[in-house]
Amino acid sequence: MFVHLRQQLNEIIGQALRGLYDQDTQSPPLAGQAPVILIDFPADKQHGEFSCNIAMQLSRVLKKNPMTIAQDILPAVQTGLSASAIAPYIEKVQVKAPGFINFYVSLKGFHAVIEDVLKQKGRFGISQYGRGQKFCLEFVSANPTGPLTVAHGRQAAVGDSLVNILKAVGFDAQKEYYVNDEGNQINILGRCIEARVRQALGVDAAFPEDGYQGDYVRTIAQEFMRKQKIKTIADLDRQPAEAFRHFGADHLMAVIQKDLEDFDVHFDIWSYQSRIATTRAIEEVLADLKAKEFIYESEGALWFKSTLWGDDKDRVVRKSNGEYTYLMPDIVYHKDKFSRGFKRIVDILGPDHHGYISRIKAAAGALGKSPDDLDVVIVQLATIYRNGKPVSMSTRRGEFISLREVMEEVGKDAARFFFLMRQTNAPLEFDLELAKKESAENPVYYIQYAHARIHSIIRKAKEENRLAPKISGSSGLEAVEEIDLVRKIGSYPEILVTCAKQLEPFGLVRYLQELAGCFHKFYDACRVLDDDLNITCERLALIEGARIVLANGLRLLGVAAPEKM
RNA sequence: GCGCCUGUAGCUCAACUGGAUAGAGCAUCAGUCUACGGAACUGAGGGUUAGAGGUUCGACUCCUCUCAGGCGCGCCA
Repeated sequence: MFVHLRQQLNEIIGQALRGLYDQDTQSPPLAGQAPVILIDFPADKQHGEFSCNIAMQLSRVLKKNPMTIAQDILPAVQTGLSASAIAPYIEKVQVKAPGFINFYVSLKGFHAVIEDVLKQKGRFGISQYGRGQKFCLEFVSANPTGPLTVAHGRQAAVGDSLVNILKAVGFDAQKEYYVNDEGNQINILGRCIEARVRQALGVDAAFPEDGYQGDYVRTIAQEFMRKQKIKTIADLDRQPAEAFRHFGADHLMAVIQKDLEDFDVHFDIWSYQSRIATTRAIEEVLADLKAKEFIYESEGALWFKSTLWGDDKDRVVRKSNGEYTYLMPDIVYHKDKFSRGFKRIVDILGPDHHGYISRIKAAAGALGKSPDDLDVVIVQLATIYRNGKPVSMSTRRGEFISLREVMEEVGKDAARFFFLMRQTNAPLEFDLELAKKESAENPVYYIQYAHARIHSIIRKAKEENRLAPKISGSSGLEAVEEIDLVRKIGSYPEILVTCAKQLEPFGLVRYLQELAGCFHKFYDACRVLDDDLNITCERLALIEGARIVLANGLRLLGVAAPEKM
């Protein structure tokens, strides 16, 4: 509803401007230098529901005072408005200093918002903004060298919610996990497992210096011995060298997949480095890049000219010893992604990869795409706090809190919500005690409580045989708290679009907190189950609208909207 | 040394990407229920938006410099 009004107002203002200035010989024609018409939502409601700053923008072009321009435009806008279909929904138009044109929504307009929500229910907020554009989001993509940590947990929460939001606004978005089942890290894992097996057989085997210290490696070693029936050193020596790392990677991938399933993050595509970046594929891509002269040789190594796209320096793709660096198979992988028809690719990475951004964007350029077709979202670390103190973490030393531990301690809902409570690009403090607390300080409960409370009222209304939620338009919805709540409900679709544009689910989290706040304020000020049945019906409709939006929003975040708590 | 990010109320964070008097939650103090779930609500105090210039009708937002903090700068992944 609000989206619709906004678009209509935009057109009406456009018409008014064309009518006013195109035939005016004194003023230069606006064509070519006409500013874009923007309709904003004023922060302060005394300025109405929509405002337009076009008069200020025109001030420079027309060399006139913004106030006079606004006054000039106003009559034409009012004429255009009264002739349009949205006339009943706008109560008045006003010019205010320093030149804003403000639009005030009528009571009928607010009613229409609620009617719209009640009609669309679970689909309210869904739009076609993305026009079916194919989007690939790759995230988590943890190496199968250990269980998922809280850092991965935050990436999973961000990525999953982002895909949900993108889908809601009409993008064809997919979730992809890239499995680095080759390379140094996996080799180290293999050596660690082998060392643990030897130790279990009573041999004093050296553990790799940069190895994974966690106990889970011992568990994998035990499992390996059981499966391969290894009882002696002779049994062990019959194992091919790669058996350890294959077993370890398979085992840990199964662990990771289970972690993600339980976290309610379900990937559409699992891509394996071993299958995509084959020796042959690498050679083909390398030959292609060489032909385009994006590759040169120096000091026995092959370098990629990433500086052509603004990187600090060129990057080695093949070392002088003949091995490829991590970048080379990753270029092949991104080529593979583009070849699957995605218009935009988003890599969600940890903060330690931020030096990698310009490199991989350069790769997109070298592959014949625009570096802008590939976005990198950096998810900053989440530090776990217990009893007010940070818990130190290091995967290598085996000191870390796993995602599973957090999930089991605070529950999936609180965990997912907490991971999204700050802007993605800002570090996050995750307070375990707070997340477990069932009180007002805990934001996730604040929102869920609003939902449960509404449910409880509606349930009671039914039990007492009251009328169903309905907008009659004859009374009610006039109190400040009521209108504030409607206004908040109506802005939901725009919030989703903004989150999608910015690739930032945090905005939705904040919105839901505000929406819950608007509801609680309303609840305190206005009684729903009133003696006046008209008012009761309207207020039931209002809170049912709020409930629907709370449920829709929480669903996109992967957080439950309970009917009772 | 070079590059990126950050700096907003005592604390944790917002501010619709350049809009109107910079807002919430904690914490502090003072209040609110004979009724729909008190896991709630109302009010008060608290700010030179790190600092200094600049751009313009208008700056927390953009540009330059300074200060403070974080991260990245490998033929690692």
